[in-house]
Amino acid sequence: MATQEQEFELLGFFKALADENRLKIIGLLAQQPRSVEELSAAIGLGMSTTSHHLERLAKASLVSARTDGHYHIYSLHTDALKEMSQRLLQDEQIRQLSELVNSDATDRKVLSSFLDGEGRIKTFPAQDKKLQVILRYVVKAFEPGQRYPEKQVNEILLRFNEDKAFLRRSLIEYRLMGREGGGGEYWRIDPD
Amino acid sequence: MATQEQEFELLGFFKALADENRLKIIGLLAQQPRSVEELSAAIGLGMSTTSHHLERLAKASLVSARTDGHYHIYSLHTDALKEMSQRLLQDEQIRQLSELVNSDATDRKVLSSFLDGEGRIKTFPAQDKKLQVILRYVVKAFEPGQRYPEKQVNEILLRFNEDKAFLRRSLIEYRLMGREGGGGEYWRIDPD
DNA sequence: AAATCATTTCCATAATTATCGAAATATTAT
DNA sequence: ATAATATTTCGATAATTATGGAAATGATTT
Repeated sequence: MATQEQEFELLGFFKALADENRLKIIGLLAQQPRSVEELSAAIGLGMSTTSHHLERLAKASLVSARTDGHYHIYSLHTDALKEMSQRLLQDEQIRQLSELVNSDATDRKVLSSFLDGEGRIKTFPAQDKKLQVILRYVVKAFEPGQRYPEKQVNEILLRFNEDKAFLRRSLIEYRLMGREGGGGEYWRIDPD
Repeated sequence: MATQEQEFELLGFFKALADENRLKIIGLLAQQPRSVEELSAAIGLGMSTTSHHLERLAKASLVSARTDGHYHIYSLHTDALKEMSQRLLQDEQIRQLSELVNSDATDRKVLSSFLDGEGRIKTFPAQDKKLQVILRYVVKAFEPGQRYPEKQVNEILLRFNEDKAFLRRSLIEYRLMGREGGGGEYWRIDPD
């Protein structure tokens, strides 16, 4: 029962760095690009092992290689490291971690394919089921019990996608939000 | 053969966050402080397991608990998270990872007890052996082959400890650096 | 003091991850 | 082509980590 579970970006990032030897590699690559052989010798591990570690780091976009002769010269993506740490500084990002709790594995897969790293919607899913997953994700930006004027609703929705009108319509249609009066007030409908 | 290896701070940080359920916990605690029971129910794990995860997070200073009746109410240390991510942004910090490569287990232990999180020297070891470990660590801030005027040497040493004079004297004494002339120039003596 | 309750600790097991040697691949040199 | 070389992939094993049930702890209530 292989858990072919596609893991989300932030988790992959931490897992990649949660190993002493991989941190060593990062440190060495921070000085200068190096070959597998060189790294392997420096940290005292077999080459196949080193290669695995590099693959893991590459999957997290922390390193990449260019080929030179027989050698694969790996170098560090300093900016990827920095971008990730900068993301951690945003409260937004941390609060989104709790999305993981409710969404099950399949939901998560949908989210990870339709959201970009910042949590914005890249494109809208055509399938109804998947669209609903996205909408449930969006609606969490609204406090239950609170009432929002249309202007504020738009502001919030714009954080997710520029097509705020489509989002607003869909949220109403799928009964995730309620609306009152003509250009009136909106509120989040409690799930349960 | 228990590897009672005391691990350094950054590695502990990443390991703590390299688990999906622990990230969920972080997300939940970002909303509000919660008890073990509550967390356990929310993420669908046994209480003992949840307790283990919390312990791991606590060891990385990411959460802490206050007691309220029978309950242990855990809350998130947002600032610890942010401080760590800010550190990652410093090149200094990343380059220090390569220190891990050369220093063996015992060296590392010395370093971790005499350095603070920023890599500065908290207090100087009394034991000669340990002092040398610290000095070898400091001397790496100097490029081999380059010559430094005393003014610049002082600047660099100040990054490690305010007692720059002691550091300068010790580096000369233990032949990790050389000096020429009266108030002259300094250079790093190549190790080998 | 006894009973109850939330949490932690202990212990055993399941799952994941790291590691290495050997074989396969791909590239350059002869 | 063949040989040499660096890296990756494969397969198997060792080491680490996650997990939950049961017992122990510590606090509160009766």
